[in-house]
Amino acid sequence: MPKQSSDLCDCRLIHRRVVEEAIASSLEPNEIGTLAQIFKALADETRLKILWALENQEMCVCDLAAMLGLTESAVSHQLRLLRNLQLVSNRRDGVVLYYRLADKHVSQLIRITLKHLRD
Amino acid sequence: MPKQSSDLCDCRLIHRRVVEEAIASSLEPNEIGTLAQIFKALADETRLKILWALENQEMCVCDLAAMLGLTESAVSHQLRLLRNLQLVSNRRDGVVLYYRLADKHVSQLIRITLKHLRD
DNA sequence: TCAGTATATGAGTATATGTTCATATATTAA
DNA sequence: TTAATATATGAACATATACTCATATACTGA
Repeated sequence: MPKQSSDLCDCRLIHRRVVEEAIASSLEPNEIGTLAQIFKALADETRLKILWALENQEMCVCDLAAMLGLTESAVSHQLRLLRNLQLVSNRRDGVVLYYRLADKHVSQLIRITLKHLRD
Repeated sequence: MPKQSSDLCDCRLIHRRVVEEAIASSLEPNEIGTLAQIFKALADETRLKILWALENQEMCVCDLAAMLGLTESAVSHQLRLLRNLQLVSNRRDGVVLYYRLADKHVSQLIRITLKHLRD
């Protein structure tokens, strides 16, 4: 009978609760989910390209679509996702909506990760 | 007929190629994919908990499984993913494999994102 | 009001992914 | 060698998600 879901582990050197408390002390339970959501937003090539483009200048939906070679619908869906997580914001000028990065954290995250993979 | 996949856009203020070149100058084409892969590794609650736990101390597979309330198989699958991206590494002590963070970038990424969402 | 442009969104579909289950491998102790 | 423990891995399944299509909304100008 394979042991795959043990509650106790003979090899254990540290106590499970010690780690659980260490995590709990530095991280709220609901923050884990929010963290995952933000990283998930960055975990897609289309959205990364959008964010990296917006770091240079604000852009409208159809510009982004043309740049990415995607439909405006597809881009709009992704922008909604980024908007909901407050990673981008927009301003209206007539019929056109210009999108920009919401703050500097996003490009900071991308830069650090870039540094990591270039090492 | 709805215009959803235009190649040119009347509202465009900046040239598509300007942005393409700006992105290309700072980012290799294949780096986008690698970036997405790394963020994808962080885009899951289970993996985030593993990484956050390993920041405190090295842990073996069955400890991680017990802590997370998952099978050792599930944890092992996730550890392989993290290993392939060189986000974690391990050392063997007898039958036990102890995992640790590969470098400091990972916890740095989590900390910055945490700061972002706490603002 | 009405046509035209830009963007948003719901539904559907194909693909990706996290977990489980069964089984394989690796190390140790008898 | 054999049994036991710790970990790894392939296949299957259920769910998530990126895109497309059709349609809706918002703003502008005639």
